Amino acid sequence: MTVEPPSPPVPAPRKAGRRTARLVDIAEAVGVHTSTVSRVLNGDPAQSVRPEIYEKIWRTARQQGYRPNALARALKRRHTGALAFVIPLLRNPIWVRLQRGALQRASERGYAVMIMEEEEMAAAPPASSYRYLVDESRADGLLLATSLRIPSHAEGGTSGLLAVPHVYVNRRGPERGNDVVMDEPGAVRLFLEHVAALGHQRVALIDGPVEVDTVHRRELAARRACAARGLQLTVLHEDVTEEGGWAATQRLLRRGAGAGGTVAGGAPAGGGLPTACAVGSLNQMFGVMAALRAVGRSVPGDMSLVSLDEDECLAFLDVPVTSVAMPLPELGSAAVDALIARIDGENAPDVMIREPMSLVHRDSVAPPPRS
Amino acid sequence: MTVEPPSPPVPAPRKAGRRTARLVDIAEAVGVHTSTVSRVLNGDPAQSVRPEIYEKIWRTARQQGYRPNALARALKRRHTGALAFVIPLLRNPIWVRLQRGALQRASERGYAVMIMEEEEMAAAPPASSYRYLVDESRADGLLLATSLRIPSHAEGGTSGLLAVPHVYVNRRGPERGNDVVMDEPGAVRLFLEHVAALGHQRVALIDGPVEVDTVHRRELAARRACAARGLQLTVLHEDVTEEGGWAATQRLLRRGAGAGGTVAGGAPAGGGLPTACAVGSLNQMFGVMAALRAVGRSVPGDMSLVSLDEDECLAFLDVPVTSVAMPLPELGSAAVDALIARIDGENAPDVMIREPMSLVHRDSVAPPPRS
DNA sequence: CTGTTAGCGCTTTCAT
DNA sequence: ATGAAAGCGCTAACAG
Repeated sequence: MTVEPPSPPVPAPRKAGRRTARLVDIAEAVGVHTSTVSRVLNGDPAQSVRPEIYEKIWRTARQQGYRPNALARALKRRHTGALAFVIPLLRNPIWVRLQRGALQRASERGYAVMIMEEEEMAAAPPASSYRYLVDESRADGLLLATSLRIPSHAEGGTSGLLAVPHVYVNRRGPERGNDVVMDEPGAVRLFLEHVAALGHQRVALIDGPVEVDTVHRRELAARRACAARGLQLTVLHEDVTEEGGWAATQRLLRRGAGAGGTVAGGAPAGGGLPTACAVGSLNQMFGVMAALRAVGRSVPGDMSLVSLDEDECLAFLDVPVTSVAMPLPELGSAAVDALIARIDGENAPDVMIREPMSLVHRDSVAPPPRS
Repeated sequence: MTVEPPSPPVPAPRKAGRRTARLVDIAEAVGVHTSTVSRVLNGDPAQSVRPEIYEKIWRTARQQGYRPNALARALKRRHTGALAFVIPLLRNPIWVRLQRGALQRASERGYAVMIMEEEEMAAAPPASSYRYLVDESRADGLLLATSLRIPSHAEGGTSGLLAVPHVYVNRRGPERGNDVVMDEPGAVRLFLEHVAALGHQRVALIDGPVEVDTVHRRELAARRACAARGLQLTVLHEDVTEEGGWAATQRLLRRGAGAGGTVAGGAPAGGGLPTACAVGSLNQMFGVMAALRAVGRSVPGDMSLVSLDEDECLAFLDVPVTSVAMPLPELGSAAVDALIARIDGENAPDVMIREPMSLVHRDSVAPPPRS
């Protein structure tokens, strides 16, 4: 869907819609004015109606199968009852959980959700790419679950125009104040504390490209926490795919073999390979495990592994993988609430979802090998 | 979202919408009537306009950032430009691919897609549960990608009312004529031919519950093809989860151990365990592999395995798994086309997507063990 | 208690 | 070549 200024010649409709009972139909049937019917059916608390009329209206409405025309109503009320949800359609199951949380909450709050797939390589921040949906009254607000960070200045010029209700989900947007994210630092710490307690000294983080906001935040958190604990950290960025995980692992191993790559954080490159590694996504995890297997490194014997995506399938792999379970449905649900608040003109803050988050212990973590 | 006859007291909107340039605004600015502006902007082929006016209209429209109000337009045209897509939000990545194909095509054809999650245990066929979306003018038609089969008589009574444009995606609906499905028999045959050529005589199919339409069709196809080829077939139905795959495998092994379960197809229960198995979903596949591993059966040494869901991660498992890649994006895209045809009142037939379908050869299939 | 009156913003004959 | 007028179906003051 392009964002051409005015509307390009639309593909023209073909067939007239079928007729559903209208307000006036039931008004006629009952013998009252449409406004009366409207009031009754909407449960207008202000006025009261003669019980017999009230009864009769409901009865015929029901029997005629009356359904209010959402279009007409929305046009009048200036409120569509729909939210647009912009998502990157990745294979990664986290989006499904997020989506479910959001859908569920939206429907509880009386909103429908329309889904848009993220545009390939948007130069502009999503809020400005999709605001047309609100401008055209297709939706009341935007749920932006795209993943790439965007230089904050990019939005600067248009920010005045950006009075469109929107919320960035699982990422921070270019402006503060409209973000709903999870506690990525907390997740990283869960991993770090777990392996540090077991005696690991050198750890790694394999994750997606830095342009992805969650990745960025996890890396920062890892840097900080490792510095504080005196752990040596290596960070590898690759695509969020199996191949990416494979490639990252190869780089990691090669580096450990003495090639002396850059050790992130500027820590002295001594001491050999990391003995524990967190992996940012399920897809990458498959690649990581395959790469380790290929060179005969055992998990968790030689390398402890923790997935930062939880998924049931992890329990069934050849080595069941420990993971951090993130509050994804809660994130989706909170995002919807945050957006609705903004639509209602409330002045709401950024939100960070911390609970429930937990380490799912399986078999991929053990003390470091004694060297 | 419930399907209460008329509308329950809606949570009332709060804030007036912000103002976007309207048709009349630009009409005033240019000094012409709104109808003229409308004609120009919609590229009305009938009338022609003075070039200078034409120019000026477009210019001010652009500069005022005019966006037609979709609500008003839809109300007038009796055509919303939206499709409702009802899906079961499963972890299974096939839905993501299907969704992508559908979204993509819909946007090409000028439609937006609103997503609804499938209701838990719908007693009624989805077409009747969701027709309110069309009745309320929220959408022009229904894409029903729910998975459960429904006794065809269930729709009988209401079928007259069911003049709502709809299409069942990846399943057959209760009435014929509105289905868009893939060639499940073809997929099953791909598996069967492959393993039969390698010399396997006893095969199994582990899949979801029979209530799932694709499962039902695969089972039928498998029965037929095995009978024709003289193969012995065992069919196991379990949940579409890792646990389900695990449970099915255990049942399979136990049976082979002499417990003498029912061999599907009524074939004589001779000859021991199957040596090749197709698994209906990725999630189950994880469970199947874990269960085989747990009892020390090797893949493909003791058992050849084929996944009927293709996913990149299969290439990275401890034993890379051969699979059948189904035309999922094509299915989504075809479904959208089929639905739009029905919205346009065209008289379109059921469609079956056959291409592209292929066997992705990896390492989980080998000749049967010599016994 | 209920009917009247105005539209929401746009499209579309029908005149001119 | 353009304007006038009439709504789409519903809601929301404001009368009575």
